[in-house]
Amino acid sequence: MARHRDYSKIEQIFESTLKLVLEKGFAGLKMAEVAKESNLATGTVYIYFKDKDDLINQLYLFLKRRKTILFLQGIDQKEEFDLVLKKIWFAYFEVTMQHVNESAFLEQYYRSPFLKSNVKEESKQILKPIYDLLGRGVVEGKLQTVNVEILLSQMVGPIHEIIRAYHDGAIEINAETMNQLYLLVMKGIKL
Amino acid sequence: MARHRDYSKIEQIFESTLKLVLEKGFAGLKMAEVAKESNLATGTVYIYFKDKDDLINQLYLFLKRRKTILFLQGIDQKEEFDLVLKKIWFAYFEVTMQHVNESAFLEQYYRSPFLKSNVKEESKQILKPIYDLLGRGVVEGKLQTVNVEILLSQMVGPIHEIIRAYHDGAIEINAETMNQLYLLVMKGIKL
DNA sequence: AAAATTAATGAACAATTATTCAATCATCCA
DNA sequence: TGGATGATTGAATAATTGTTCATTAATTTT
Repeated sequence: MARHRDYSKIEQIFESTLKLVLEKGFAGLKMAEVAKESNLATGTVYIYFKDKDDLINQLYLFLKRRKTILFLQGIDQKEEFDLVLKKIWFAYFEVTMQHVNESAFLEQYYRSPFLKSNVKEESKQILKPIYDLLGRGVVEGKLQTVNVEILLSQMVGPIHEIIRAYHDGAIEINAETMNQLYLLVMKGIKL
Repeated sequence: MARHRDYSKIEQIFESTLKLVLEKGFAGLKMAEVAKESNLATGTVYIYFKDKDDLINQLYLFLKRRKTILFLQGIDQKEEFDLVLKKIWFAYFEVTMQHVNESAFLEQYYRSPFLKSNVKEESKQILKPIYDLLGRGVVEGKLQTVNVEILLSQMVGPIHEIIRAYHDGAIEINAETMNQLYLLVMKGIKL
């Protein structure tokens, strides 16, 4: 053609970049390698992204949005409290689990020379639904009356931790594991 | 003198390196900046460390050892179970809290081209005392009978999470905060 | 206090890696 | 089909950053 911009190429570059960052960290990321991993010439990467900085920032936003959308779908705060709480806890577990790789990227991005100040605030948005729900739980007298941040820590902290253990090969994660952890967590925060 | 090697200089370099990594991540760490931050000429850094790789690995070991020693002191597994559990939980909280900066460094090191395979195993050692204690708790019938990894996640996950919230400026951490979280966590895992 | 020894300096050099762009290729359309 | 348009290439270049080492400074020894 003079074919239109091929967006699958952008996604290919994203995928390669993510893979390389996970393997070697930000410090080891080289544009030439990104190109090679994407089966492209180095110059081609610069057609789709202004420079390395741009590539990394675009990738961050791409991953962040994808994760947020995925998490929010299927959550309906109108339903009965205990049910919503359960759904949201498992949804967070599953999304986090399926996107651990990305999480590692996001973590590193957070402490890097690339971080743009405006994204910091946006980052918290993904937790907003949980935040709101916990507030509601306190008001409705269904949860311990402590600071919502404390409840949140108890909700998601163990999830992060068990997924880490999983990646260190210390534990299997299956329906039973998840349920057991869920019960412990709920036992802690419910009134 | 021909004075003996000045170890305060090594510590100065460590401190500068840590500071710079926390500010800009591994990707942004420059030997020239390390030197400048330490009020030394670039060449001087190479007197004390073979190269950049060496500097980073030495720093990792230095921080890891310091943290481990600090955590282990004052823990005596011979005492009564509930007391040890409480002491160890607060000790872990305090050490983690006081060394968040270092933790951020250690995390980044963990996913970087610098990671030496042998340190991976050593890394888990710091959690060993907690691990052992939880095992004992299950045996003595004082804790929920689930996989120790699950108990561990519930123990330390919320700690990591609340400290993160603290660093995002979302919450104060004081004796009350800590106690409230402690109670939630224990409510969850105790029988 | 001069000679000897060790530490420190920082500009010069080497190595690595980001970026550009003239040349080539692929596709479209008249 | 041939010229026009836009995409792709990758070697050449620019920029950055790690490392060295001849020189200078500091300290110790005799």
